[in-house]
Amino acid sequence: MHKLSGISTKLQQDIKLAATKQNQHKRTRSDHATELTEDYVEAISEIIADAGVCRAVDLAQKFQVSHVTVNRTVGRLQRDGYVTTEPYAPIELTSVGTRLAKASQERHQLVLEFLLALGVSNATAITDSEGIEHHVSPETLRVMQKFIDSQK
Amino acid sequence: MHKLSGISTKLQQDIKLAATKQNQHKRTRSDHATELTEDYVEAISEIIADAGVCRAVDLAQKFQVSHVTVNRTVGRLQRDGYVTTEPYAPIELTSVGTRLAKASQERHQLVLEFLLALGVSNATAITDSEGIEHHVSPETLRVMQKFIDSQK
DNA sequence: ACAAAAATGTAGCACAGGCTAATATTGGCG
DNA sequence: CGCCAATATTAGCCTGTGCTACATTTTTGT
Repeated sequence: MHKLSGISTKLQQDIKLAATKQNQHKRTRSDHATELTEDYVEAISEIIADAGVCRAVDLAQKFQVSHVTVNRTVGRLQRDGYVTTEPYAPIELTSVGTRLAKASQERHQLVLEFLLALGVSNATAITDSEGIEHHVSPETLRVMQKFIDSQK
Repeated sequence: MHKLSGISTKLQQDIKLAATKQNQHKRTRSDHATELTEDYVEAISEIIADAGVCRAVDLAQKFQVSHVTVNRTVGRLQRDGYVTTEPYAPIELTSVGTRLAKASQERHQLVLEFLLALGVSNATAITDSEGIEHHVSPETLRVMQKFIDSQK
């Protein structure tokens, strides 16, 4: 290999193995849809908690996209069973959507707290946790939680 | 707010502010193209280092997509100035592509080492670093580096 | 109550990133 | 040399995620 200076031989074998199995990128790849779904249900849940109801404009503003884009995305969420909507009515979460939102929020907050505990600034921690949250496995989450606890 | 139990008032204000500025999701959103670009140049660089040349089939195998998809993606990379290709010839990186590949590899390795130093298992660290690497800001990278150093 | 403003919906466009099927090129080997 | 296997290209399809422009519906304020 190359450039893997500080890394053990065992790990290099693992990396080779992962590359051979080709199961790492597969996951990274097609999970963009899932990310968007999680972002949306998380946002919907927060907006409902804050404002009572969630309208498409709220999401459009939050994600900085047009309301048309929101509309179609929400349509997909409905198709996939995460939300319910009727024309000109607010968006509501299904029980499935609510569960997903809760899980996402908890994960998001854990990553945020972890970055803060690590010593990252507020602004950066907020930004980075947004991007990172979708890519952290349960195992890593547990390790992060342990780290947070150890810092208290 | 809600559910932000363990978090300071100041931070909650920052979160509100970030939400108001709406500058957090904007970034997360349209960076998928960048992610793919980084994954590709990184892979191309590695394959060239390992095998001497990089062919479309190698990338197809690595990313588990069809060679047709690789072809079109590489076309975009060429359009954007990261690689050069001629029909039926191997793929090569431009100087810009090489620089991006190097930077991505370094970041990737740093995140990987960080996760390992944190106590995550090899397999999980390999997988998670793939997903996380694209979402870590320079500040967080520096903090991660510091953590790695402190563990030695 | 009614006009203006806000919110939604619809039509139609673009591009990225995935695919299969069919075609073409290259390289190697008998 | 000629043919086969590997590789690359092309055509044509799909979905997701973005947009503008325009039409419609609801809400709101006087």
